[in-house]
Amino acid sequence: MRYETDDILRETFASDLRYLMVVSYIVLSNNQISNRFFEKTYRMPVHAWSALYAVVRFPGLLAKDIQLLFPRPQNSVSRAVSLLRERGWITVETSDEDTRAKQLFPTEQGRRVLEEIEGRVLKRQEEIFGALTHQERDLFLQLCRKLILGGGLADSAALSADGVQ
Amino acid sequence: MRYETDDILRETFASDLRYLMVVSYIVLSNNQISNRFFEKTYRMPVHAWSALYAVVRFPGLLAKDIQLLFPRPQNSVSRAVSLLRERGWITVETSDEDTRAKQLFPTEQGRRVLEEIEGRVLKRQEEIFGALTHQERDLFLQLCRKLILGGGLADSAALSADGVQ
DNA sequence: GCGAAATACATCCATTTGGATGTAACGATC
DNA sequence: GATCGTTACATCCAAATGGATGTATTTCGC
Repeated sequence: MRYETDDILRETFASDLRYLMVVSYIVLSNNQISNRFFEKTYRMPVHAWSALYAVVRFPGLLAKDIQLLFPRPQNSVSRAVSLLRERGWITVETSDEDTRAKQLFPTEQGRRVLEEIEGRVLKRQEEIFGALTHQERDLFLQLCRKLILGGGLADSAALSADGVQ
Repeated sequence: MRYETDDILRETFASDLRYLMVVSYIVLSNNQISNRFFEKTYRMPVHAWSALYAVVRFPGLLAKDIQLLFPRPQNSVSRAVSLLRERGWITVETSDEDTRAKQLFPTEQGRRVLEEIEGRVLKRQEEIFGALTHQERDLFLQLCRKLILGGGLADSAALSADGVQ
């Protein structure tokens, strides 16, 4: 073997792009697990569970609110909502303040399904973050919040089409 | 408006699943940006750039090594390698130790393209992590490394098909 | 209060995705 | 050294994806 696994990872996580690389690694690793789990066990994409989570947690919210919490293409959210409705996990009600908007509410069945999934995801969170002490977890959370509040996430001058062709 | 944007985010990032939720938010936000950038500017998926990065950084590595660094389905890596070869950015050479394996080497053009992209991604990293002090960044890095070394990422008892329905 | 721009969501369709399978080579066991 | 399991990679194909567009409604400017 030309390269040792550990060398590849160690060197990459020490490179100039180390901050992005560690995050990438964590997320890709976890995605492999969670995508397969949701597809196999519930026959739905991960983003359907995200949407259900949002609806149960914020009953009456709109599809665009889901998109805010889970930044994904608009049609992806729209499809997830359709799937949840077809499964009977949410109900859809035209808002009386704005007839374009559709308020989303969980059904009893939807709440039960979410509770079951959420329990597992909570355990999954524990599997991952069990590597940190509680103090470290809180620190991690604070740093992530700071990244989010920093405002550099949503737009980018560096990754704009200008200047490259 | 029934829910305020800030309320939705604040409450979610204070919920039981806050650790996963902040990471999810960061990654989904960034994906929107970077997916579009690579698709529009280079007509290739993000994972093709990942693969090129790996080949330039570790010349002679195998497709399975790319998969180790960027955990993705095997056929996805295979396709990314094909694309890079078609573009003339890498060359493929059958390993003499194992004729199944194919060693990947960057071409000069491949190195140039990577350099250009890497510069932009480095700026992107700065946009995101500029919200943190250098000390905080290092702290963040240490915590992420700990999550990776913790070993909870690659496998999951919580998200296994057993024990549902 | 009228027209133009913006917003909320659905749908279309070309492209991408990834699980499953195929092919060839390697390695271990007896 | 034949057999069986494993590994490295490619390919198939049904399903998911997301940019673009459509439709209806609201909001803004004047």
